[in-house]
Amino acid sequence: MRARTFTESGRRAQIVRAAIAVIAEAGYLKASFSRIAKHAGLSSTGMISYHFAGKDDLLTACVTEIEEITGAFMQPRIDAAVGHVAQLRAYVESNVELVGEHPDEVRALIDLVKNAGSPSDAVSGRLALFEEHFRTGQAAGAFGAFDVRTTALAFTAGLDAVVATAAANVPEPAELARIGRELADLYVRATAPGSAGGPA
Amino acid sequence: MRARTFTESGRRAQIVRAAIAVIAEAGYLKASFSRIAKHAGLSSTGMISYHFAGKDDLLTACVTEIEEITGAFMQPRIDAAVGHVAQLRAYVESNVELVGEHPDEVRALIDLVKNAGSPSDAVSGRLALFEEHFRTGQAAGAFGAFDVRTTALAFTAGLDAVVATAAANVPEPAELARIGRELADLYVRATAPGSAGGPA
Amino acid sequence: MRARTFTESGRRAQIVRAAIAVIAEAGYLKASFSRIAKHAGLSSTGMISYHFAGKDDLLTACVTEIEEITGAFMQPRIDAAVGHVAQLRAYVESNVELVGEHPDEVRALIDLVKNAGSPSDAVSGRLALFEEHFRTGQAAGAFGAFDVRTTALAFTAGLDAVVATAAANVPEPAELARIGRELADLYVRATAPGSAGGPA
Amino acid sequence: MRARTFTESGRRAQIVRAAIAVIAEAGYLKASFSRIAKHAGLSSTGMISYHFAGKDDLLTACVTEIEEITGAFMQPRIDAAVGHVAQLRAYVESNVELVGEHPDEVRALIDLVKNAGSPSDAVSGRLALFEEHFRTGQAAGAFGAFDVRTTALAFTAGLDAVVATAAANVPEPAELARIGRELADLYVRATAPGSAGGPA
DNA sequence: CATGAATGAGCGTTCATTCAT
DNA sequence: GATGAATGAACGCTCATTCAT
Repeated sequence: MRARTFTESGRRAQIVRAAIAVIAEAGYLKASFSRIAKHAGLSSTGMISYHFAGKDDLLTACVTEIEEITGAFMQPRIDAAVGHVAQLRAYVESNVELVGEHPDEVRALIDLVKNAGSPSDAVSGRLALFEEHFRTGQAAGAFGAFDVRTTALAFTAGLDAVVATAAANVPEPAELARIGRELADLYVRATAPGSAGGPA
Repeated sequence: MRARTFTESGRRAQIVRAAIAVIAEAGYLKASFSRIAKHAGLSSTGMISYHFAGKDDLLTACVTEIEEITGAFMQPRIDAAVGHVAQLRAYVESNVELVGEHPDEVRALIDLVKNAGSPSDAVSGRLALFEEHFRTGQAAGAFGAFDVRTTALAFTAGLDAVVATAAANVPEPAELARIGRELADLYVRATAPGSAGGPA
Repeated sequence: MRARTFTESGRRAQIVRAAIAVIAEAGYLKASFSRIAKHAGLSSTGMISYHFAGKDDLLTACVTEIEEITGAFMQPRIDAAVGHVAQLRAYVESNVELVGEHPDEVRALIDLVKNAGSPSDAVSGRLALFEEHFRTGQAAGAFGAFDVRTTALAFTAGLDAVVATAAANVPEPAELARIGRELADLYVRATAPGSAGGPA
Repeated sequence: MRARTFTESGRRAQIVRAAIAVIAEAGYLKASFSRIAKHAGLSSTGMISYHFAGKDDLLTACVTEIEEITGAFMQPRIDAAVGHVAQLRAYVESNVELVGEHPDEVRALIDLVKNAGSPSDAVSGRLALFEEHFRTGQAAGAFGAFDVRTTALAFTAGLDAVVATAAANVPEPAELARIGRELADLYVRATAPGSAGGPA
């Protein structure tokens, strides 16, 4: 058991934590070096530039740190699920439930993903993960026939929106669980095999 | 009677068009007055301030302009559809097809909606529209039982993501139509009545 | 009897009146052409530039207009007084009482005098008037021996301050009269002949 | 222990000095950050914003700095005077003489006081000081009966005007002393007990 | 006479980044 | 390693003034 995610130690970690907090509470747009420095208790922004190559570097570090945290929460739950459908459900539900545990990190990550100028590894990685999951699931007969790219896009964005809304005003755990279940149900129905899906 | 406001509204329209183009190509964050002025062939940013009360005013005008354009394209198609399911499909498909006609406007609107500090009428209006459509559709037996709020959130965000991705690199009309159909299929399946949807 | 001070007619007068009102209520610093145009019900500042050679011209016209008004109130009262002392008293008291009749004009004039870059005719004229009054009064034995320049400076400034304070929050006429009397008493005592005035 | 704030406070002091000089020579209205920066030999206005929270902060620092300088000159002279009348004389005379030592500071302070949007501590403090001095002096029989508020207003404003005029074109020390004595005489006569002061 | 669009300089402020110490 | 003063460009916005119509 490790006390801290591996990312960084000392100052870097302190700055990253401050940056996440600032993005979570003030938004990406307002997350200037001076605001982050103030939140971190630093007397100047020079410290941040000293430890990070630039704003992108800091933001990337934030994404990495948050992914550590979210991964630590979600991955075991996903791994515990058996089958493509169950894993999709586990991904969605654990992501929504994560809001109850780490609302700041969730808020910040979504804001970062939204405002990322270039599609970061995080964003495209998750997209590729969904696509691949759908593809293998279709091959295994767990999912019906649908465009994996479009579906991956729509599902990740829809998940983010639900999660962001929940994170903006964190509900009770039970309500959070219900929302996760609802969304997972929706996605499972949408991807179930055998449905006609043709024009109504 | 003279169309005395022609010149004035002409400049306003020109600035709005320039602003939309800049937001579409450089993003909301980079859409500064000077960039917009340069794009519009104006010699100074003062001209923009002359025609608009402030940045918010300009942005609001952009949203209004875009909504008019998108509404003119989508509304007839939606109105032509009969039944809740067909209308949902028409909304989704016409929105995706719209990318082929007005990629800049679509790109800009999504960026504007994303970065709107306060939920604008546009964004919350669409959400409410979806919710209400689902609610009445459920009452009419056209849709199954699901959380209308969560579904509206996920669907509008998913639709935006698909549309934004298409707008970033506009495909052939046929491909666009296919993507729209795929997404509509997905949504129709997800909301169809009679599906169990329980844990798999 | 004339219905209007001679200054100007039509647009010019309208603009001058608006400028006075704006200076009175918002202060010299905020009295921009656009603010004045808005107050005058004009749609653009071009109208002001069309009628006045520049900001200085407009401001000078304001001063002239206000002096017309204040002169119409004060001059008869001063003329009615007999003797140097009584005239000094009449000047002071009528100036303070003027606040009850034309608070806006008084406020504006004082603000204009304060912020006049170069000493205007108005300001230096009044100073010269006081100096001359003291000089002839001393020759007539109505006033004691004192530096007329210093006294004129101190008295006009002191009068302005009292008047400005009263104009900022106009008191009852009776209170206004009392303040005028108090100030006049003060000035009369200070300039009375026969007082030693040496170091105490 | 290190004098760590030396550099920082050095720059602040340098900027304050530059600001005072600019206000003194160009007036409050023209005292923009860029003008002050240029006068201070700084390459940009950003440096001023770096050291001061805003324009108000800088202006407040200027007032504080000037009050320290003027207090250091005037206070000993006032304290050395015995009795209410002598102290009034000492205040007036030392204030006028101060012009010979610190003309820029005097000019700047008067301009700052004039243009202070809200009555600063400086201006209302001095007014209260005069009022209180008159009140206690009247109780002690040193002054006659007069409205302390009106007198305080007129005297401080008159003193400012005399000082400002002297500062605009600094005379010889002897002339300065004479002007101070004249003004003090005037004020002493005006407030002396026993004078009738009624209508002449 | 009158209009209002256009201009261009200037405002205070914030920003990410650099660099001598 | 760490500091914080310094930089200079950019921001949205206001200003007095000009000028073609």
